[in-house]
Amino acid sequence: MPITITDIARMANVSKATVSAVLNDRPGISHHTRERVREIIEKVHYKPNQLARSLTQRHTKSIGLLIKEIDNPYFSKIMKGVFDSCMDRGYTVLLGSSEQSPAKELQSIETLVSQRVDGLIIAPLQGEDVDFDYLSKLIREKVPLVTLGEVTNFKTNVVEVDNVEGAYKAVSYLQSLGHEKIAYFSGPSHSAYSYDRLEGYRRALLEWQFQLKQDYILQVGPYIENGYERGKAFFGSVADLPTAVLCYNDLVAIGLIDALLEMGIDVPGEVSVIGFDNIDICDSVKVPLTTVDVLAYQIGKTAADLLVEQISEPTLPLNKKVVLEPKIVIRQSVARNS
Amino acid sequence: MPITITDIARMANVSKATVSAVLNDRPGISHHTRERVREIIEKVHYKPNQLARSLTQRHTKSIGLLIKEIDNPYFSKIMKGVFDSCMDRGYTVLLGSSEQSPAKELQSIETLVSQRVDGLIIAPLQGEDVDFDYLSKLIREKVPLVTLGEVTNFKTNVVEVDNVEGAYKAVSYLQSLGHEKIAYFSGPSHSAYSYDRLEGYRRALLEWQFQLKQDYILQVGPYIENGYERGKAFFGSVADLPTAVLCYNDLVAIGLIDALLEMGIDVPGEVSVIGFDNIDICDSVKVPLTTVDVLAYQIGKTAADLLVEQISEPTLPLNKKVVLEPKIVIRQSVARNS
DNA sequence: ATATTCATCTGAACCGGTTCAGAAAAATTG
DNA sequence: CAATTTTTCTGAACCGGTTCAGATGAATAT
Repeated sequence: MPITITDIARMANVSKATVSAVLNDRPGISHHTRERVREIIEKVHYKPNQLARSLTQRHTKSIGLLIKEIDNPYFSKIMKGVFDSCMDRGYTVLLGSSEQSPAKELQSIETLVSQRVDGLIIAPLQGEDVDFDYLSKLIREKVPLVTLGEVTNFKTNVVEVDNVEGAYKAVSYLQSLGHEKIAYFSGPSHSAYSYDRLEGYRRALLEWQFQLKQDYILQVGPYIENGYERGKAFFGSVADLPTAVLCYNDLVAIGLIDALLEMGIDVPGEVSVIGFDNIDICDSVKVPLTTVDVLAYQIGKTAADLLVEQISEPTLPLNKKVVLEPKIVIRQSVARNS
Repeated sequence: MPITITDIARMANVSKATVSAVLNDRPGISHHTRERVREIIEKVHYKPNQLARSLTQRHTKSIGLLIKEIDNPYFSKIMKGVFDSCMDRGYTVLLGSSEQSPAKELQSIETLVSQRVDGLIIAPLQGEDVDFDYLSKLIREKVPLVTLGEVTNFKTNVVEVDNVEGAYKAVSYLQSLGHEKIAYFSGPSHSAYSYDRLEGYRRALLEWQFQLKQDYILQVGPYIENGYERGKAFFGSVADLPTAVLCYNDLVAIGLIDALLEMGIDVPGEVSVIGFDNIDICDSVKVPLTTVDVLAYQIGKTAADLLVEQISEPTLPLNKKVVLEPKIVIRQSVARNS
């Protein structure tokens, strides 16, 4: 049974209202009593109950962060960005993760809003089978929101990297090195990023008048083992081997490289591989990964900044969009096509 | 202004108490009214305010997780374990991270407890300069607690891997392959794990009657770049090169290997490297890392299990300890000493 | 028919804060 | 010195739930 404001009031011989006033630095309290109350608070280590406070003030000083995969370095960086920003501003972050399951996504959002977070940062699952009712409801209820990626037909604040530009740059880079047969290991079906990157890939190919082969586009999961397995299967079976492949993210690129090396295919000698994200490990992997840096930390940070801005200014229209410029980071997994 | 229980009561022509009873499946409500209230709740999508509920019930159905580094794959796995367990049990997790700073650790704990989490999972910073008053206070206030690693002089629930055993196994393994000159790249000063591992290292050396050289023990940070830099410095300067090094964790091992290779030192040909943690990337790194698996996911999961057990049974003594057995996983960064 | 039991429901207090109209006291003004 | 203004403080209502003693009325027992 911790100490309450009533206890403090009694000890100081004042009313709860007075204690509340000194607690919140409101004027209209004499210097004398203010100090006295402060001393008592100090002495007994009184900490106001945030719950009670939140109940009346209708905000909790907390936000919800809903990501897609906890153990993905990309999202770790996002989290770090969000966390740093929140820490500075005195916000707490409640964590949710859909782990690529629309059901879990829904459940997470419901528990987060039932916990009365002041706002939400969401990396939304996308695709045929996901129902965006939850988003309409959040918007209708004016929950401050920023999504990590645009959701078609919904107006939200969004911060993301320009994924089509990123893929476009990557493919252009490959083409500048003489590659014509370029495959795309796309991401999970729930990833909008993946579609955007596909679009950039397509645009670049078209622009250079190269062929867009449907069997060069395959869908894989977001983890190392997915890249590895599909890599084995694909390179073990296609008739016409590509000379380069763009991967949905660094993890699948890493898995793919593992598979390739294991099959005796040289990287980048025989096939070049380019990833997406620029996670920390890129330098240390079997063949250091050329990739497109997606500025994850910065995304997290700006998302949080934007969100608290929206929270403190709820009248703001819910449609600010910041898109960051991806940058290619050249390491050693891409070589000139000979 | 969302719908409240009072609104529902009015709509259903019953009292708040009745609505509350059906909300919580308490008996003493006729089938008829129960259904009617349910329908209304359903129709208007009423969701009770968790804050208000928490205020009276004195619990929030949320726990705080305080880790040391957000973007460290080891802690990602811990988080995943904690998260999975919490999700199953309807708990929300509030995230905190000390990022190796005692000040941040303190701040995080204070905001977490002010948010009235029902319990705390803490990966505590240790060392000379950290003040454990916060721990005494938590214990005194009977906050359900599990620490990831024992804190000397404090009684808490703890779940951890047997770190001395892990290091002992690792060093024994090296010795069984003929290594005598074994260095230890220890972790940050705030890590108790690091001391335990040092202890295991020491024990193994002593047992085999080998020399314990003080300049073979160096302190480095927990990240790749730390292993890389100290690796360069160390192997560029020591007179008597070790033939093997045990690293505080996989990240520094990876950094060290990078440094070694860059200096033209073959791994494992000239020096063997063994890590700690068994993070996902171990297989894909330049030379696949032999390491000791520390069961991070399982640690997170059991910690959360233990915590909710403690929460629902607060009379339980705060001293359950579960220690997991680490396992060496052999890959290619260790070879026989020739 | 009356007394007793039981199922169902409600009013009011409570959780620990915030808020605000207005009371009381002190200071200023005329 | 009375009137007015200003400063400081307080009581009570409120936030949105939960809890529980007791009211109400129907069912059962005597």
